[in-house]
Amino acid sequence: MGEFTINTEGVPFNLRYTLESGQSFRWQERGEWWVGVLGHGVVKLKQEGAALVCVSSSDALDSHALYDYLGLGSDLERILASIMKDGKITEAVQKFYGLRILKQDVWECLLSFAIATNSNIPRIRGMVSNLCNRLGDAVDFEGNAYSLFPTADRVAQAELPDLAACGLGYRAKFVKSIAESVSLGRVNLDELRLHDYAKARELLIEDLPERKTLMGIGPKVADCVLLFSCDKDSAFPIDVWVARVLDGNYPHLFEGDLKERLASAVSGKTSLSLATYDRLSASARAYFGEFAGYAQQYLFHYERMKD
DNA sequence: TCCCAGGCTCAAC
DNA sequence: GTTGAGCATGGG
Repeated sequence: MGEFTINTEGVPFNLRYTLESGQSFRWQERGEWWVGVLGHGVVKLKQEGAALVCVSSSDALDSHALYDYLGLGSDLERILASIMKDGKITEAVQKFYGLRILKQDVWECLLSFAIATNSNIPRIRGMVSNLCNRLGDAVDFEGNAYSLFPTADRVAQAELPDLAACGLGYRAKFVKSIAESVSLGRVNLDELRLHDYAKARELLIEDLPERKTLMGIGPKVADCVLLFSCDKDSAFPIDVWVARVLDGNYPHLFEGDLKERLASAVSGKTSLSLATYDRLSASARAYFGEFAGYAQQYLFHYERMKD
């Protein structure tokens, strides 16, 4: 509870780039502050030179929790040096230097990116906000009301029409199904980070004979969850924006038919099959290395912000 | 009005 | 295993 400061002297960090890069959908800019709901509390942040000024609503949301959430423990300088393999990525890194990969709550990340499919960031923010306001517990901060991200149990208990009323469209049934799976313990989200990338990914997109474990979770969403909430820094999610960057700047990374399949997907003639997605992602990971996820995030943000 | 969006599922080859 | 339609909706 209260105000404190995190010293980021000598540590590359840009709060705006980090919060605006489409990793998390709940931060809002209010004047000179960024306000967000984390866990069971609310926090507002302001970057002033080497000082990150924080005002928190709860004791649990302290400097250690924020330091961890913001990924400040990662050696970003070394990470960025390792991914700058060419002019394009170097340009993106220089332009958005200090953008960090957040370490988000797995459940919130999973459901948010399930909701994010075939949509756009402004609208995703709206859908997630509606879901929280409708189903999440209320919490007060500086006289204003905020909503916590709803638990899996709460979402699982919600009626389909209530979910649809959040503007989720056809995603409503996936949201309910995912919440039920998590609520029933068909998948243990907390243990994902303990597995390696391949194993954790397998658990997320597992398709058992009787039923798929998480309906609506495919390779792209799984990669986002692994990168943004399970410490898998090599995960390389490929959405339409990243596919565009790869096709426009990195066609040489892909052999023969793969290059053509990518171009075809970018032009909208076909879509990426599961196998093609995996081959593309594997090639990108091989090229950028163990921190390929950072490269992906810089390229994604660069592509979205250009012009 | 039309196109597009941090894709995925399902049926039909 | 691969492919193509269909999906709900709102922002631009």
